[in-house]
Amino acid sequence: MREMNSWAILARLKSAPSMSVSALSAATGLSRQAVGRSLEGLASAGLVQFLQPDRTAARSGRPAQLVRFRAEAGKVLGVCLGPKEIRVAVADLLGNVVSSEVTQLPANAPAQEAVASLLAAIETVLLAAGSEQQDLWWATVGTPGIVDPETGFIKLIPSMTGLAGNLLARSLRDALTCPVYLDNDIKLAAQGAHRQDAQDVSPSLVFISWGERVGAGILLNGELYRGSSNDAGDIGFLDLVVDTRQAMTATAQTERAGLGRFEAWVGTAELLHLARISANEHFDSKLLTHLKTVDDYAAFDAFVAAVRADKPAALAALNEVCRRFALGILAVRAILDPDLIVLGGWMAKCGERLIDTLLVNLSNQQLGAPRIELSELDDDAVVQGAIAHALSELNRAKFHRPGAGRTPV
Amino acid sequence: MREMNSWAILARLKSAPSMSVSALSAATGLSRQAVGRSLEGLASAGLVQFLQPDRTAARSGRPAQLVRFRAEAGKVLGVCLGPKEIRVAVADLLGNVVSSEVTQLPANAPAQEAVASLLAAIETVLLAAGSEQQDLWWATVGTPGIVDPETGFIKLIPSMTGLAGNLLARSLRDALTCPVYLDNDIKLAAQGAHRQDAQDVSPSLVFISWGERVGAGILLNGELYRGSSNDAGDIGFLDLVVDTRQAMTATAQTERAGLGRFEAWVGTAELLHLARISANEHFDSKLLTHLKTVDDYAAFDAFVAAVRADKPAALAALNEVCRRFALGILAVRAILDPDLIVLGGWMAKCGERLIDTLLVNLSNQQLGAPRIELSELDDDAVVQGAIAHALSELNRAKFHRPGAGRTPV
DNA sequence: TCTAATTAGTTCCGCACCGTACGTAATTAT
DNA sequence: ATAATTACGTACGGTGCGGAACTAATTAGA
Repeated sequence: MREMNSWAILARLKSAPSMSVSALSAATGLSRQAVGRSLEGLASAGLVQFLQPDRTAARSGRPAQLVRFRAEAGKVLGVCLGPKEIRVAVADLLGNVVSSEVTQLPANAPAQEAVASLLAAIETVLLAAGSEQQDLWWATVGTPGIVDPETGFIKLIPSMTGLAGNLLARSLRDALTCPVYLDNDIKLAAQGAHRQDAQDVSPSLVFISWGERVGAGILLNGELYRGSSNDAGDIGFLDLVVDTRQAMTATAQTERAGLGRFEAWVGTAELLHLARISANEHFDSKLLTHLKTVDDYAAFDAFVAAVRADKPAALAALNEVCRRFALGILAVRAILDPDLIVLGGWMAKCGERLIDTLLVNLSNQQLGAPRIELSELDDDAVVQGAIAHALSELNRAKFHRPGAGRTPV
Repeated sequence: MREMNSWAILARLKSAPSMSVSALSAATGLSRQAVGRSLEGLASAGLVQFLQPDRTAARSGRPAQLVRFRAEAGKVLGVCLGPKEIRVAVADLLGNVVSSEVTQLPANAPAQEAVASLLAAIETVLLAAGSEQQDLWWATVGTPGIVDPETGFIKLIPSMTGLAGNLLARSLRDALTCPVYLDNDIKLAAQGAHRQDAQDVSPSLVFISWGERVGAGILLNGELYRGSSNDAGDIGFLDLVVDTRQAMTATAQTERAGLGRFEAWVGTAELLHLARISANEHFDSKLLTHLKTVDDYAAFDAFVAAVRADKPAALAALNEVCRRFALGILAVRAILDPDLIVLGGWMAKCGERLIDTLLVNLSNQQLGAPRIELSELDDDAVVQGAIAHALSELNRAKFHRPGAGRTPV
């Protein structure tokens, strides 16, 4: 009961650098004394701090005693562990990143090495943040693949097969004293996108990662929605009946990479394929050369550059892939009708042009087009999401006693 | 605070015909005294009733005083207002239907007449239930079309154009003293399906009505999900890239009826169309004659009969339409990953064969097929859903003080 | 038949907490 | 200086929970 009030007070306090007790009382609807009592408890727990009255306010009457949320009272760790790089960040209780690091991983690094790098990176970041390990209150790790969030067991992780199983969770739990939580990277990125968006304004949000693969994270009422087999948002496996000409391309891709049908049809691999054809047709030999680089990353960067330079060959390929992708967005729109769709992943590098092209291809649909935005977090989407998740879990753990579902009061 | 406890006690009490105070105390985790105090209040509000101890229990010790939820303390009204008929039911606070009625409507009856019939039906049903109008605590009405549930304003209702606007809500609110709530029929049916399914076992459920049109109601965590523009589940407007041959049929239908692309492609109109072709190809002239009836209802019934009689012509058409519909189900599966999909609408009359055929057509997909069941409620799905909705709204209204979002305790 | 055991209900009290009322402290305005 | 203003602090009554001890109603067994 006190807990609930404390929670409400903290929630209010977090959104301002400091507030007076009276202001809190007015904002929460509680009496001043109740607020005072709760604050006492919070202060002794180190979560809030009383400040000297602010003389500069220049209002008549006794100056208010200000109280501040001590964001520095604890730290959370956000991690994104991908096949190419490891991103680690330490944030305070308001989600402000205190220190962060990006570590490159050699191609096809063995799992043991990746884990070792991660642990080293965590140590470095903690040091840079001036924090000890026991200052960490929560750690959330995002990684591509299918993760059981209850246990941290990685069921399937094609891009880093060695990490399948318990290795990562066990290593982290051995190394850290705080709770360690593992989840799918896209699901976490969705929570990061929510945070980025003007707080609480979008009760339903779908984050779609559009790269070689396509996946979505779904947030409803600000809560991650997982689905019955922790599989919701797996739109890479949509099956849109493709017409015969396109079917061949797509089928070939599917066989090659084990992708879902939709992602094989709209993913960056298919896009590059289309772009090469288009470059050929447009006699854009310079672009074609770039696109034929062995390194897919480089080829894609060349494509993005061409789009930004308004090269017709690139724009044609972009339009075709957007025409297809629009059907996926439409499916999300028809089924979920979200307030906002946020696009992330490699394709987001194409910039606003991507949104525009998508909207054009959605405009002839019977349903109204949804709001679509680009992810602003870019590569940090997952780390930010991990931090957002960690904070919300902390909240739940500290104040919600999740066990019974019902509060005995 | 007492309210929360009372709510928990009632929730427990509803799931058993009667319970002892001690058993309730154990079940809720509250102390016996707290339970007793809450029960006192509930009893004086007429919501529970103390019973004579049950001697037959034959356990040693003092016999427990039993307490029972007084389901008869209030009534709710569930209504389904369709273009062909009006279904009305009065149920007690446990959702048991006390009396119900079905009134046929003449084809193209004017709105005024439909409303008058409805009011008359309500009077009849109340009389049959032995209830007065003031015994009604809540009325929920389902109707096809787009309804603003906040106000009860009907924005669009193609099958009964005269009902667009405030007429229905106003008439009912004039006639009844209890809160009157209007909503889309399919959204309500979804809530009915949830109730039918072993209580609380499916936190996420999608009810798909498959008839001439196709629409879905989405229940997540037992709550109806509406989407940002009250439009979630509008899967009739899915756009699956159809191959050229099929595209022609589908496009023709779309133009003709203003349907969404998906429903034009899988709806009963298209099904009958396919069935006629198939009957022709199979030289099934008897079926063909039946299918050519002017009355779509009769034609469809003939089709269902043919399916149940294993006629190859009918099965071929069914299979084709299931092949297409499976892609829609797949989209729902990929995006929402629901625990259960319940099929209702005309197509449900095809029986288990429908499910089987769908599952066959889903089996070659990369994602695991979801659980699919037929709606058992049949024509009563909407009325049952309306009752379910009314009860849950009552719960919320009595115990949850929805206003502030935050409880000041 | 009478007593012990068993299970429930009841009463009383302490505790935690909230909110109202009123008194005190620290400013600014005149 | 004094009034006005604003905020803090303390005291008190009320609500409501849970624990402890007591009373009530029944069965098992001597």
